[in-house]
Parts: sequence; structure tokens; C-alpha cells
Amino acid sequence: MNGTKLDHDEDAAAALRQTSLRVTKQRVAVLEAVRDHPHTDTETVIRSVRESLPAVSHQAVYDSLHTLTEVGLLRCIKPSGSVARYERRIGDNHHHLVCRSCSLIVDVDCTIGQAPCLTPSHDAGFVIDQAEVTFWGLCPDCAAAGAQLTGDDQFSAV
Amino acid sequence: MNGTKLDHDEDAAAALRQTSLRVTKQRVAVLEAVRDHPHTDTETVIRSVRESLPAVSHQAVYDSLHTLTEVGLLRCIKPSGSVARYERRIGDNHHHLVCRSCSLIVDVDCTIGQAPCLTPSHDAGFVIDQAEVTFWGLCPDCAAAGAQLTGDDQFSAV
DNA sequence: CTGCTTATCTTGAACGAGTCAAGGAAAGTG
DNA sequence: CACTTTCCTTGACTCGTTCAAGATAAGCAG
Repeated sequence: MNGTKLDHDEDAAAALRQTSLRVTKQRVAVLEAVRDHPHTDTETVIRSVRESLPAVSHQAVYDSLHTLTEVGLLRCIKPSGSVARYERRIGDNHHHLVCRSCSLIVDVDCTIGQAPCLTPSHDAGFVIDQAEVTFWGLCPDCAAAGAQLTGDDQFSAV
Repeated sequence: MNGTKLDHDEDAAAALRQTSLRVTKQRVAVLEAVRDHPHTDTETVIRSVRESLPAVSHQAVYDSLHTLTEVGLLRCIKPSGSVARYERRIGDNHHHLVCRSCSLIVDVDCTIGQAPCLTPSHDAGFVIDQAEVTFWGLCPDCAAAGAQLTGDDQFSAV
């Protein structure tokens, strides 16, 4: 466990060193937290990070998430109605399944190819670099529980 | 012009009558505003509505947009980093092109079929009802102007 | 190893889109 | 026309996020 933790730390630190960013314990912890809990929101990342670094400020986490996203170590997703969520899987152009009832987010591999993976019928002259696909529906549990969806879920979902 | 305006009003009123909603001038004006300015945010809708109804409260507009979306007369989209935007084209499962530089949003017809129009490779047991596709890139103007995109645009775009 | 420079973090205030709640207005009904 | 219920106005408020100033520490040169 400790070895694993250290490996993770080292891995995170190595990833940071490959950028021009300074390797700080806050950033390593943030990278760790997102790896361990994919699709988590900032609030949860803050809680995770505070398990090992009780004194981190929320601002440090916000800053780290932004910076790490900028340099491409993290990816930020914001499904409609959701706060920002982060994930470590980057560069593979995968997509997401989102449950309208419980907000569960699941990765779906993109079988079409690399970004943008789809091309619109008319591109209106745009230079397109990414096709972001979000599948909306009910997760197995919510579907089984017969979750009733109202139009309002368009606002409250996720 | 006046005839056109009245026609629009009548059309909007008719749409409202087909629901169980009361036909109020605020709702008619909101429906009008969104039809005339697709992909507008709430702030802009408020301004548009106040041209004919100077005294509407922002809450009335927020409520109307929500209610009209619930009954299916409007569709709400929220590209990453953007506030809520509304459009009148509904039920045709079209998608959007979003400019990372100037936030311009353009409709793209879905040529694949009706919702969900795409099926993921593995659905993880989800019951999927919609595939929301957002194409990101640069609009013709921004591409021509050689807009430089930084990683930061992931946050500031739209 | 030490000191320096500059990126990063802490602290705490502030912002903006959106929501909540109470009471008054007006749409639809009989 | 009066009544009921939905809808609107008013104004306070929340929450995720950002801004700004000063303190801290990472990386580097010596």
C-alpha cells in the first residue's frame, strides 16, 4: 500500500516534471486524487487532497486543476447542470455516459478513431478539433429503480 | 412588420395553448425572443423581452425559460464554460458547432437519424435516450484571424 | 549547502448566474 | 363578475468559482 502510494506519487511527480511546472506536493496530491476518483468535482478533490495535506487551501486545488488541465495532464468535463469534473484519462478522445437521475458518469471508448472522431454534415466553415459526445440516460441502478424523469431533470440532472 | 410581429405572437401563443400553461405576455415574449435570437443566454433574453415589456422581472424570464423547456417548447444547451443558452429548434436532435475563440454557436443537422442518433460501443447497462454532440473548433472569422488557442481556452471558451 | 528569483500557495474578500420565498397580480373557469 | 390557482414581482440569498495581496517554497546559480 505504501509502495503503491509512493509509486503513484512518483508517477504523478514524473508527469509534472515532464512539463515546465514545479513539482509541489499540492499538485502531486491533486493529480493523485483525480486518478483515484475519476470524474470527481473540485469539492471532492479538495476533500481527498486534505486527507494527506490537511492544510491545502481550496484555491491551491482550483489553481492546480486549472494548470494541470492547461498542460494536458487532466481533462475537465462539465455535463449540463454539473459543476466541473476532472479525469486523468487524456488524449484518447473517449466519451461519457451520464445518468440523468444519479449523475453517475461512465467512460465510453471512442471506436471511431482519434479526435475529432466525427465530422458534422456541414461544418459551416469551422476548423473543428474535437467532437465531444455525451450520452444521456439512466444508469443500470436508476433504470432498475424505475427512476421517473420529469422535464425538470434537464435542469437538475447531474 | 407589425403583421409579422403579430403572427409571431400568435404563433407563440398557439404553442403555449397546446400545453396546459397559461398564455401570459411574459411567456409569449420569451418564446419570441428565443426564436429571434437562437442560442442566446438568459441575460440577452431579458434584454430582448424588456424591449416590449420593460417591466419584466429577471425571475419571470428564468421561470419562463425553465417552464417552456420542461414542456418541450425550448431546448437548453450549456456548452462547457458557457452559461445556459436556449433555442426554439426542438425535437430534431440537431447538434452544435462551438467556436472556442468567440463562442459563436451554429446548428448542425444530425444526418444519422433521430435521438439518440449514436450508440456507444459499450453502454455499461445504461438506458440511453440522447447522444449530445458538440463540435469544438474555430469559426471562419476566428480561424481567419488566426486566433491562438491556449490550454486556458478550455476554461474561458464560450 | 546557501541565497536568490519567481512560481506557487494561503487568506479572505468578491463575483455572477441562478435560486428561494412571500406576497400581489392576472389568466382561466363557472 | 367573482373565484381559484397559476404566475409574476421584489429582494434576499446560495454556491461554485475567481480575484488580489502577501507569505512560502521550488528550482537554480554560485
